[in-house]
Amino acid sequence: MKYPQLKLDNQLCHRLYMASNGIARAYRDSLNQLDLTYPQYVVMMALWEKDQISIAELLEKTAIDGGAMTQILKKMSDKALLSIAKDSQDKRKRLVQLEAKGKAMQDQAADIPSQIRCRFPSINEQQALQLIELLDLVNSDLD
Amino acid sequence: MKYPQLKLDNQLCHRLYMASNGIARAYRDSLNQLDLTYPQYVVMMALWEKDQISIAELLEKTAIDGGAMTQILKKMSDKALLSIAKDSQDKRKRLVQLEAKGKAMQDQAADIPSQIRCRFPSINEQQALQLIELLDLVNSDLD
DNA sequence: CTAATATATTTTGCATGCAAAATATATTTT
DNA sequence: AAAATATATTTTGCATGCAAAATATATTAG
Repeated sequence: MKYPQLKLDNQLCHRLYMASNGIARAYRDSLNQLDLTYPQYVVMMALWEKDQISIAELLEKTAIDGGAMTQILKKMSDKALLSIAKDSQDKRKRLVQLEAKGKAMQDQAADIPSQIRCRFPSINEQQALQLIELLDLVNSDLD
Repeated sequence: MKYPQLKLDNQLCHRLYMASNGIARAYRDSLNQLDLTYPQYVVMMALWEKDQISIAELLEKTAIDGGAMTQILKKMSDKALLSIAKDSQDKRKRLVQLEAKGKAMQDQAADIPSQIRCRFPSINEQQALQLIELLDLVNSDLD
């Protein structure tokens, strides 16, 4: 190998790629039971924390792509999890709010974090917190 | 908030999601100059390390989806970066090998890692290594 | 040796992630 | 106030990631 810096094994980025895809895959079984995809689950978490927010605020909290968000919200609206209303103050904005079904789903979802946690026995609590700290540093350098 | 474990801010997974997408985005400018997407770059790195491997081996090293890999290799083949030949021993297998253009690209790519590194000033070398260690633990629990 | 099974790869259908263009509405400039 | 500019959201086109089905070839069982 001519350039060691090009070895796959030295790429932080590739580790992140595998971990991100792998964890999302680990959520699949649990989320299928709620008929949610991973990004849809993230939208639900954002709304459970703060309901009736604009799409822009939802985009900022979730870091989901704007183009994708339109489709995601449409599907979630079709499933009666939430509704989208025009903002009477500023007609450019649209407000997203949970519907009864979406609110009720929170109780079903409450068990998911611990279910996922069990699938990662190699990492302890301290290491998980450390990982979060380091990822926050990485993320602080992004846009 | 009814369930703290559902707060977005407590989700390791969401940190990974943002970091993985964000870093891939950080590669974009550099990779555009080589006319490569991120997964294509990963395939190139795998082949620079070891040429003439089967698609199965490439899938294992890169962790790229099998369905996507077929398309990715086709595009890279169209760009004359590599070629795909049938394995005479086992006709189910196909061997991927670098073409001249693909081999030559390695010199162009050698600068990319340091370019990317500059975009993450908040994290030092030790922290980067620690991050890799922790991600390896996470990845060890995946399939 | 033939049927059943296993392995390697491709195809298909759906859901994003992303950049860039298009829309609609607000705000600012002149 | 009309024009220029800025903000919020949607649309479009392309490239994956993923699960499941389809193909092709090998290997194994009977």
